[in-house]
Amino acid sequence: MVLNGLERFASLSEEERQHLQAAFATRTVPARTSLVSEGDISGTLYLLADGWAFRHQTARNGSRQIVGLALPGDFCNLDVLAFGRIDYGVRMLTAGTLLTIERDKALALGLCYPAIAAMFAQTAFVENAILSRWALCLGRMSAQERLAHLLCEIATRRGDGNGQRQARIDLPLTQEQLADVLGLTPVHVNRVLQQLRGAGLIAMRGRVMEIFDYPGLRSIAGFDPAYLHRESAAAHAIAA
Amino acid sequence: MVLNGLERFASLSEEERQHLQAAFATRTVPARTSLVSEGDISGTLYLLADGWAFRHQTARNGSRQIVGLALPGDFCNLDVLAFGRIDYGVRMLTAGTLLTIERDKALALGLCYPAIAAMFAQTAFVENAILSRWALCLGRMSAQERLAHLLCEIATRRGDGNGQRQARIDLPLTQEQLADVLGLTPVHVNRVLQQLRGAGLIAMRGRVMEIFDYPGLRSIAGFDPAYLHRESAAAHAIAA
DNA sequence: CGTTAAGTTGAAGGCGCTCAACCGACGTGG
DNA sequence: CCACGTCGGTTGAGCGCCTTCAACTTAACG
Repeated sequence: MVLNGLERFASLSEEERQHLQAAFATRTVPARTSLVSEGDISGTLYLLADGWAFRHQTARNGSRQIVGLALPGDFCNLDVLAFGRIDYGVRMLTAGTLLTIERDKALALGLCYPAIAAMFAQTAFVENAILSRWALCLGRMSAQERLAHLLCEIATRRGDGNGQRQARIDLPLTQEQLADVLGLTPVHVNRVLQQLRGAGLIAMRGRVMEIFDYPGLRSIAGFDPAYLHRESAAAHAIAA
Repeated sequence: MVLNGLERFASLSEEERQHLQAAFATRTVPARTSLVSEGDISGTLYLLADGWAFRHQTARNGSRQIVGLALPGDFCNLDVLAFGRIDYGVRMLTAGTLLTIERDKALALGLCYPAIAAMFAQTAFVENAILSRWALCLGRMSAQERLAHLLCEIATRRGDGNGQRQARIDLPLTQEQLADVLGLTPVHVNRVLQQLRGAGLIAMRGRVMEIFDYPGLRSIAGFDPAYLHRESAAAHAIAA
C-alpha cells in the first residue's frame, strides 16, 4: 500500500489508511505539468506519491513567487478542502505520480474518521509554520542566509542530513526556480551559490546537490528545524 | 453572547456557539502584553474579542518579522491546537480583551461538534492564504506596493472600504511595526507613507488612517481581496 | 549538428539600508 | 508649572546589496 511508506499517515490506524487509500486515484504526469492555475475553480486534491511540485503566485508586474514546495508525501493543494477557488497555481517540478481525491470524498472521510481530519489539519498547520518561516526569510534575511536556509529546510524535509555532516540530495530546482522561492533574481542566486561553493559548503553537479558542511550551512542560515515539527510525525512513525 | 457578533462563528449553530462560548474564559490585558514568547510551551488558545495583536519571529541578527496580524475576532495562536511548542511570539498591539481556552478543551469540542472543528480548519486555511500572499509581497513587490497592499488588506479585513471610495480606519501600528510587517526599515516606511500621502491617497492623524482613494490604493498594490476568502464567511453571516 | 534551456560573467544603476540628527507629543516628577 | 525623558516620527547624506541588461558558455537532446 502506497500510503504506508509516508510518515504523514503514520498516525492513522490500518483501517483508516486503507479507507483513505481506496479513495485515491492514481495519475502519472510528466515534468512541468500544470495541475492547477491561479484562480482556478477546482475540487480535486493532489497528493504527491512521487516527484516534486510547487505552488506559485504572480505579482502584477508578472514576476513569480513560489509560495510552497511539495515533496513526495506532501499534499499539493490542501486548501481545496476549504475553498472552491484556489489562489495559487500548482505545477510539477519533476515527473511524478499523483494520488488524487475529490474534495467531497476527502471531507466525508474526515467526518467518518476524526483521525483523518486531524491529519489534514496537522498538515495545514505545518504548512503554515513553513510559510511563516519563509516570511521571516524573505523579510529579514540576506540572500546568502535565505539560500542556505532553504537548502537546510529541503535536506531536513527529505530526511537527509539529520545528524551527519555531509549529504547528497536530489534538488530538481533550476536556479530560476530557486530565485522564485527566495525572492531573488536568477543571476544573484547563481552568484550566491558560487559563494557557498567557494566556501566549501556545497557542490552542485546538475540536479544533484552535495552538502559538504551541513553544520556550516545551518550556522549561516540560523536554521533550527523545530519549525518543521517533524518530531511528532517521527514519534508516530516509531510508535507504528 | 460575545461570539454572536463575530462572523467567524456564523457557520455554527446556536447550540454549538453556546457550548464554545461557555468554554472560554475572559481576560483583559493592556497594550504590549506578551501573550506567548518565541519557542514557548503553551496549551492556551487565545481569541481576540477586542483589540489587535501580532505574531512575530526574530532572525539571528536580532531583526524582527511580523508574520501575522490578529484583528478583533481572530485567533492569536491557532496552531497551539496542533503543536505544544509555538515557534512565534504573540504580543498585543493595543489593550484588549481575550477569550482563552485550553487546547484540550478546544480539541474535545472539535471532536463533539464537527462544525467547530471545521471552523478551526477553515480559519487555519485562511491564515495560510494570507501568509501566502504576504510571501508574494515580501518576495516580489516594491516597498510602495507592499505598504498599499497591507493597507488594503487591513481595510478589507476590518470590513471597511468594501465598495466606497473613502474610509477611515483605526490603525494601531507604529511605523516601526509596519516595517516589521513589510520587511522594511522604519525610515523607509516613513518615506513611502509620505509618497502615498503626497499622491493624495491617504492621510494619517496619529493612529487613525484615512483612505481618500481606495481604488487608487488597490491599483498600486494590485490588491484583489479574493485571497481573504471573506465571501464564505459573509454568506454564512447573511444566512444566519 | 542545430536548437533550446540552463548556467555564468561583467558593468552599471537603483531601491532600500545605515547612520545620525532633530522635532514633536506626551507623560512624569520635581 | 515647568523641566525632562521617552517614544514615535521626520529628514538628510552616503553606501551597499541586489537588480537590470546583455553577452557568452555549457549542457541536453533531437
